[in-house]
Amino acid sequence: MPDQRPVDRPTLEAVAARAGVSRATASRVVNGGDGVRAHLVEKVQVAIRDLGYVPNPAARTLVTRRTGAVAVIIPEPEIRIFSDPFFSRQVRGISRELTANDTQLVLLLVEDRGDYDRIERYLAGGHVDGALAFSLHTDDPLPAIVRRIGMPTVYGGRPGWTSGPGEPGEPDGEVAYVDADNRAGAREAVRYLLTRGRERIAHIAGPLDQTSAADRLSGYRDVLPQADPELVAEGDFTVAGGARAMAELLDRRPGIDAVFAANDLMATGALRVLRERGRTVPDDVAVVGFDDAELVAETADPPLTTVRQDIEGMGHMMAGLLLETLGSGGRGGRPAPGPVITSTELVRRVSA
Amino acid sequence: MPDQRPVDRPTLEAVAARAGVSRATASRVVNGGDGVRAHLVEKVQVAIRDLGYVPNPAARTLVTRRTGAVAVIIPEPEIRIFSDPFFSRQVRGISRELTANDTQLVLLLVEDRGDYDRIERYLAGGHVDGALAFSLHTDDPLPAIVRRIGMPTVYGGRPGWTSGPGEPGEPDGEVAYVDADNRAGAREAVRYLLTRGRERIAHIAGPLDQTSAADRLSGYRDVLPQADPELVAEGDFTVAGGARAMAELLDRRPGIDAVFAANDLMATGALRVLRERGRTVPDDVAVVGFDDAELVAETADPPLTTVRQDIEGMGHMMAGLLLETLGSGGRGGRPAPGPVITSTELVRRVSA
DNA sequence: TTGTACGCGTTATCAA
DNA sequence: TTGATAACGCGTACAA
Repeated sequence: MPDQRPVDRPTLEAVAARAGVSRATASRVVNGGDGVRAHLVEKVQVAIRDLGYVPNPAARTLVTRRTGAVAVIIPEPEIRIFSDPFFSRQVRGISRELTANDTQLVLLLVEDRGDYDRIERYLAGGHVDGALAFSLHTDDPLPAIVRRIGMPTVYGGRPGWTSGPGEPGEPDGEVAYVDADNRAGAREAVRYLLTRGRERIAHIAGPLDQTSAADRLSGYRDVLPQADPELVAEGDFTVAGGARAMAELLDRRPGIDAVFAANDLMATGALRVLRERGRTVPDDVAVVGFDDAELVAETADPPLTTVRQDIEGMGHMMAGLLLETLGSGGRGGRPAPGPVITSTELVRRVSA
Repeated sequence: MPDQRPVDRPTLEAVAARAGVSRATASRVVNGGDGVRAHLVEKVQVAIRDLGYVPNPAARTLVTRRTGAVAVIIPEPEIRIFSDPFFSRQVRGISRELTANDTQLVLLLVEDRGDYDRIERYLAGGHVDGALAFSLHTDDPLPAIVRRIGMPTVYGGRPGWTSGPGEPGEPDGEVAYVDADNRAGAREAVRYLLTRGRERIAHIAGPLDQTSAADRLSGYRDVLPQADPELVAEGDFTVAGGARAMAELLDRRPGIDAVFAANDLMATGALRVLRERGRTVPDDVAVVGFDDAELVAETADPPLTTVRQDIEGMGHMMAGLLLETLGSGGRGGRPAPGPVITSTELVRRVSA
């Protein structure tokens, strides 16, 4: 039985033959056509169209040592708890930027720590030129991996081992990450509540082993350094966690007249508990969230006043940063650009 | 200046040399080690570990003509409107199955129709072995593309050009897709409302150019063939659309005592309008949704009775189906397995 | 400006 | 069972 291959694709060789040039010239045309006479460029291009030629990426990668692909690493547990819209939107921003630069997005979801072996093999295998990684906890094994194999990486959200901007400690000049200015955003939220005449302002924090949660708490404390510690409860970024924290706070300090929640989901949980306990919002208690999450902040009852961060924009910048690093010549290229901090914006709705 | 390459990775050649065998033998060991004497296998494996050898995927792809990667194609507009959790969860299911089979997931987000040129070039370029595609509208250009270039593809959701199961028309034996049994799920929802004594049951449909919406409407009509046409309003799968549709329905037929919405988001919108108009749920009007969407159905007020579909499972099956097709020998392999329809389940909560 | 020829790292064929 | 060796498709010194 003859080898029944599926419609053998035309090679560069075939293009060259049809155009009556050498393969080298054909290759030059495919890659921009610099230094090739115009009429030859023309000829080759015609041949390419006629044959429907598309370069073989494997062959190209083999010689250039570049894959034109980037890994996006997302820890599974997060995508569930943190709730999806956040990642979806950030990935959207990443995708746009990568597409614009003809780079592919390889999605790596990490289920549990055992998966990191697989991730390491994959990254070490040279399938991708760089990586984008998300929301690392302090003890995440990924940073060690990418450092060991020298994979250019940009983080989404400040990694736990770095010191926050404005915090004392070693500066994080060398690690590339993109994050919203969580601390300043939190300050703005709390200050806003003060200007509205609120006097007993509580905070529902996120899980404090995530820097976003820690930084928002820091912002709260920046404005209210003397605040009663009992006015802070730790949640887990979920609706249920927010409800639990709100209940705790009301039990401890019934006189609360405002709550700043570290994200919109928890704010929603707080709203429910407040309603159940007969408090009106915003009259009795004002509520401010964080994120301006799609389908959550606007449709909450009442609609949430919240701190918006430009999630898509952050994704965009992450990809941009990585491509920049890669562009300058791969692995050992220039040192990664430092962190990028994007600003936040208070969105006033009804809840505060 | 000498070529300052970044820590040249060990090649198979190096492994062979270190183990004192030929490259061919080393290769055999890397790929399972069949037909190699045990003590040589051992030697090679040691060499692999010592050197930290990882196969070069580009070189491998070049000769095997297999990439070990699969494209997941998601239309951008959908991911926004249909709301994220749906895709996130399905992608999670896909990812699990692919990972288990050592296959990579390349994410292709489609912004607008102009992007299909890029998609076609990408698929034709041989970057991936197969594709998974979502929620096609009737006029989507993707099917023509994948057919033209012979890319094995499995669809998520029944494609528009096929006839639904149970519908008359050409059977869709040849096209591979995975879908929930939308029609049967809708029937169950409506029948349930009947058993609860409801007599004027309205339906808020999704955009009818999507088969999921059309099939759910069909299910509604299966049970209520004589229903007043004014009891059906078309929404767009968003909260706002559901609210609009609910308002319309109440204007047209104030006596409605139940609503079956084609998804949970629209059901949420309906709940809001019902509350605004002084109707209690479920006493005055019972409401049933569809999807059992995370963070939506359970946290709705009141919690939604809804039709659950196993979204992750569907993703899992999509990937499984595709891998099966690929496994049997690539492009021209065996004809794609027919559609897979997963069952749904009514989840009773408070709203009906 | 164009062409020749070599190398990228693997797998697969064929002898031994 | 093992080992040479020929592809795989492309980029790029180097020579012309």
